[in-house]
Amino acid sequence: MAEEKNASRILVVDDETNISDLIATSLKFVGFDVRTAATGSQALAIAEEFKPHAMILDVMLPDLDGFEVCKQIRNEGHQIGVLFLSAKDEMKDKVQGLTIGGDDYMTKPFSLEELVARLKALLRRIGVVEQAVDDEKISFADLELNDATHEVRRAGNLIELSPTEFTLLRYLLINADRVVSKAQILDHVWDYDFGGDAGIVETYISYLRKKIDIYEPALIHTVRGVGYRLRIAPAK
Amino acid sequence: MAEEKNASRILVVDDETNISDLIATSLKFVGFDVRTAATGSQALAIAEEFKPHAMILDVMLPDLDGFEVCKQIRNEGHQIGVLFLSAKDEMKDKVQGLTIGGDDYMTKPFSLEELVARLKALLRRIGVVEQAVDDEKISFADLELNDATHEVRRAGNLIELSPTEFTLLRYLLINADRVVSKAQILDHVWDYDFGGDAGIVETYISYLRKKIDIYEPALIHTVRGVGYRLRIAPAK
DNA sequence: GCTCACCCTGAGCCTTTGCTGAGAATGGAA
DNA sequence: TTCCATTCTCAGCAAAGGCTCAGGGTGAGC
Repeated sequence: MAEEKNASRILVVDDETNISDLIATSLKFVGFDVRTAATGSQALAIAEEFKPHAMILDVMLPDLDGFEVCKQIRNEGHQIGVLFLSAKDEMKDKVQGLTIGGDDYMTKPFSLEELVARLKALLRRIGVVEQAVDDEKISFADLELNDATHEVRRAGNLIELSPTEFTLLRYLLINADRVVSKAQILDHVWDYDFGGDAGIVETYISYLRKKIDIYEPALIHTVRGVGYRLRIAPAK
Repeated sequence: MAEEKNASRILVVDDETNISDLIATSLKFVGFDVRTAATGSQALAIAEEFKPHAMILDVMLPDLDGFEVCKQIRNEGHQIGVLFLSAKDEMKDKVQGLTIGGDDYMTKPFSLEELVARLKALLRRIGVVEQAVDDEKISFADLELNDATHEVRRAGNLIELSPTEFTLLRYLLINADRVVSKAQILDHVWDYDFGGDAGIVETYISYLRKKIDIYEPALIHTVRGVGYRLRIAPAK
């Protein structure tokens, strides 16, 4: 994959390299220019020359903590957005009050889909990416999903979705017209440490169908042995 | 992010750099052109060439105190507004009576939402920003919030709100139609050092509902698992 | 047309989330 | 000081959501 000229630069900082690799791979795939660092000081060094637009920053690092890293980088005048990561509860209170400006934070474990969505929202807020207002909408056929309002409509009708249903649908929409396997769905929509099996995807596809495919024509199609695909053409 | 040409220039002076950073980041995000200083003499030096429209000034500084800084700058003829900060109690009485002209003061800790609101009001008073009269009003549907008078009306009826309720409602109004999470609300509406958990947001949402959503249709909607959203459309 | 693997979906259980009332703690005003 | 508004915590209830399981369908390949 050639490094894109206009891609936003993201620096991922986490001492668990399997986590930072996971994130880095996802982000690269979505088109970002990514670097990783495992310690605070390494992060500072890389930031110096890489000049990232945003950082994904674990608050728990071996040397400096995430807040310190953030502070030092900002002191040098770089105006970058930060998406903090923290283990659940760990420093919950410390994080509060620090997600000022365009910043945000998520607790581990998270789903990659969610991470990417939040990162994009962050870049939008801090003005790195200037986009049309309804960039926060994804649509396909008469189906429309709005990230800002968390609303989903089919043929104009409002549809209530639970958080998981919503994230699943967003994933399908992003990959509209392409087949996605249950394993892919699991990897993107569910938290990365989810232990259960892929059967849950079937269950949630079922829920979605009952909510969005009560309208004609059906949009969610099963590709037997492969996965699911969002498409307009009727069953056949 | 390009520095805006017409942004008001704000000088933030506080010896606790985490505080001044916090404030600076918030203000930059809202569009101000910000500089920081950690001591009184540094503040004087920076003010000389930066010529800020307003200052946010801690009264407790290592060298000169805030009042002294203010006095010296004004002696040089610069007509700037000052928003004093002080630790609670600390010099409370000294501050009173010194906020002449368009000045104002707040005690630490404060909420960022409140700080920005006060700063904007200050700039308006001292005439740096000339704005439409009803810029101080925010409204949504038949709900109207007036910052200048601290009044809230629903369908014309005056509603009494406590300070926290008022700030919460303002935050919801600013983000009307978009979902805001409890964490975001906590970060913006509560003091930056608030240690409690997000449950308090639920309590205050409950209070607000009892005051403003006794009218039809309900405006405050829960988006389960995500947050809250102000919207006109009824439940369905 | 038979069989098997794959898929769908309803039932049920458990966990999480959200709402609200009650009351303790705080702080300002009289 | 006393009183009262306000803030905050807590606990209990209700509802929603997440997940598993298992029975029954369905399609592909033989």
